[in-house]
Order: sequence, then C-alpha cells, then structure tokens
Amino acid sequence: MAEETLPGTTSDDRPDRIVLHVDMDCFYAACERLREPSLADEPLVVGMGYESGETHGAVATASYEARAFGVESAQPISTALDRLPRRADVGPGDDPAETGYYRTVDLEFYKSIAAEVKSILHDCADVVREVSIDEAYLDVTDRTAWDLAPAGDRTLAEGYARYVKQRIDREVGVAASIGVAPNMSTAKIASDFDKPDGLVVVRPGEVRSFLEPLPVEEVHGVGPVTARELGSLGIETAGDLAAADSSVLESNFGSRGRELHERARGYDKREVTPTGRPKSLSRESAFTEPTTEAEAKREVVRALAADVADRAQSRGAMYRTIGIKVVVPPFDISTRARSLSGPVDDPDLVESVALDLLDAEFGDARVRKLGVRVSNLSFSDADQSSLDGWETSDSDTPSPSGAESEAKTEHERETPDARATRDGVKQDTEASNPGDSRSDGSKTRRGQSSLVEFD
DNA sequence: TCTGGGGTCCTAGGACCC
DNA sequence: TCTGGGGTCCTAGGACCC
Repeated sequence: MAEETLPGTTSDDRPDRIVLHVDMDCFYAACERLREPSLADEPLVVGMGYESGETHGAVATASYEARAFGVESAQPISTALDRLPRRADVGPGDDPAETGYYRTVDLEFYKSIAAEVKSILHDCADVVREVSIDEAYLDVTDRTAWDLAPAGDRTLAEGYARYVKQRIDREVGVAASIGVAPNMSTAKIASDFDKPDGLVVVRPGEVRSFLEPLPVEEVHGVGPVTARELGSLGIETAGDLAAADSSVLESNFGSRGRELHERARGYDKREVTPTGRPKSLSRESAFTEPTTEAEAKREVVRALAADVADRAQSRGAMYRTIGIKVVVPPFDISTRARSLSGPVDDPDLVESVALDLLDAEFGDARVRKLGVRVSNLSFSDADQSSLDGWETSDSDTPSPSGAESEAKTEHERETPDARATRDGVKQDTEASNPGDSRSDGSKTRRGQSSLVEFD
C-alpha cells in the first residue's frame, strides 16, 4: 500500500525522470578490507554460517580476485575451499598465490558502514529506496537534468552520479557501481553493466537499444526457471523478450509476463518510493547434520522464536501470524502458519505456536533446517504520517539511520490493549487464549458489514 | 552443488459471507 | 435446493532477489 502512487504524481507526468541505482561492489568484502587493509587485492571470501577453520556454511560475498578461482556467491564453503584453499592452510608444496583469505560475516559492522553510505545517499536525493544493505534507488530528477553539460557530450546527470560515487569513495572508502536511467528497472541493469566501480548512463532515448542485446536473465525478475521457460519459447535476449507477443507471454507467465515484457521494452512506471515497513520478520538456522531428534528441534525453534519476537519488539512491530518453516532433505520446504485474532507482541505465544506447528506434523521428521516467522505486521502510529504522504519533520533531519531512531522512539509502542480499545474490540486481546478473543473482533466486523444490504 | 539466511510478491484453493 | 455471483481472508507453495 505504501507502493501506491499519489494522485497527480504518476510517472507519466514526468516522462524523463532521473533514477540512480547505487550498488556497492562486493560490499561485505569491501567492509572487511576497510578494517583489515592488508586484504586489499587478495582473494577474499566472506562466509555465512561459516566459522574459522570449518568447512560448512555458504559464500556470502567473494572478492573479484576470489571469483577468478571460480568461487561464487551462495556456493557451499566446502566447494569454495576446493577451488581456493585457505592461505592459512598452505603447505610446503603449495603456491600461496593460489590461495585466499576467509572471513565470517559480521553483519553489525557492515550495517554501520552501510549507515554511513546511506546518509550520503539521503543527502544526495529527496527520495531514497533502500533495497538491501548494499543497494538503493535514488530519484534525483529535481537535483540534476538530462541536459548536456556545458563542457561536452556528457549529461549533467552523469556528473551528478559521479559526484555521488566519489563521495561514497572518499567519505566511506568503499566502491559503488551506479546506473543512471529514466526508470528503476533500467537503472538497475545499468549499475550491473560495468561492475565493479562502474558508472553507466542510459539516456531516455537509448533505453531500448541498451537493453536489446542483453541476455534475458539480466532483466530483474527473470530467474533460472523463467529463463529456461523463455528459452523454450525461443526468447534469449531482452530484445527477443521485447519483440515477443505479449499475449503469449501473458498466457505463459500471467501478469508477471506482462511486466517482464514492459521492462524489456524499457517501460517501468514504478515511482521510487521511500523504503517501507517490513512485511514479515524471520529467523532460520540449519543443522550441521540433518536430525530427527525431537528435543533438538524444539530447542532450535525455541531459540528462533525468542529471537524473532525480540527483533519484532525492538522494531516496534506487532504480528498477527506466526509460522514455521521446515526443510527436509534433500531440500523440500514446508511452511505452516497460524493467524491470531489481532496483532500481539507476545514472545511466549510465538514460542508456543511455533512449537505447536512443529509437533503437529514434523515431530518425527528428519530436518535439515528450521525457521520461525512472524507476519501480518502492524506498527504503532508513529509512522502514520508518511503513509499520508506528509513527511514533515523527518526531511529536515536526515538522520544517518532513520529506521533505527524510529525503532527507539517506538519503544513506547501501542499496547495490544490500547489498540484493542481503540478498535472497539474487547480488551482481552492479550488474554492467554487469543483464539477466543478473535471471535469478538470478527463479530464486531461482521456486525458492521451486515449493515450492508444483500437482497 | 548436497544447499546459508533474510526478505518480497504472486497464485491457487478452500472457508466463509452476503 | 445444486442454484448464482461477488467478495474477503487464510494457508501453502513457488519464483525471485540480495
């Protein structure tokens, strides 16, 4: 809903928007090099679920030097180690030049670096959409122009993007690749086009010809499955996709097919909107070895539940749905969820519902991985203003990390009781059995809707 | 290639409502 | 009574992204 454009501000009114997509290069590796400069120019692998000296876990980020050895992101660490042995393990006959360094993900540290980058981005644009820790879209239409700079054949927009890029490099010390285009989808592809340390500008008139030769996988939203299906239709490049019959695409891929077709043709009407609230929060963890042991599974679920509940609390989120995820070998994913009558903030309930769901069907299952998730989130009223499009005081004080400061102030969040009272629901939302309190809430709504005439 | 963790959006079927 | 149509909410799964 935060996605909806306001009346009168559709992109059609401003066909030549200027969108920047800023994408940090090998961000985790760049952060590690920031605090350990001797890692510069060395093959470097940052592993997740990996501990020094171990072989489990997966590659979160591989530096370009490490990629040259065939190390890829999401690869099992064991495979990475086959291709690029650890420098520390180097033996007598080994060539140290054929080895690399391995580090463990330190998200808190990376977040602190990301906050520095993002404060620059917010300084450089009126609207910033943070997509992930290392990626953001900026709408800079009001800050620069597509006109040519006085000096020659470059656009002012290119100069502006260069300025953003240099500030990140100078002030934080990490490299970014930036794509500049009249829409989000093309800017995204452009930022990827000349990585690392790239700056690619696609002017309004050039979008179609820029996209044409690219493999269809480059289009955001085309993954392995879709690429294969497109391939079977003879569609291999973005140009092929652009030229394809839209009714064929729609019958094969539904509304997504339509969207992909538009993207390939260089159309993308999405506005750059500020980062919204999360829709769900989850935590998962894998066993080193798949297990059937009931108490081991319950123990993990308890820990994950506590973690998720804690995170929700610190972010001022209440949840109405609690779920689990179970992965059984080889890799079959099941999810189960239960919704409550109304939003709660209740760690004990997260635990008991999650355990319930686990016991009901997966008590004896051999599982590789477990997860706990809360969704159907609602946040206390602090944020209502931005939903109305009236961001008053915020814009005056571009705090380095808006989300975090909000979370703090929302510590005095609305209690379920307060909310229930305001909503006209009986004040027992927090009672031990929320399933019962639901009937009150639903009855209230049903009572109201029954005012609508049917016959 | 025996696979880590955190998300988003879409679809489809069923229950339930008027 | 197998007879319509329109809508919402919920659950589960899948594709995709970083």
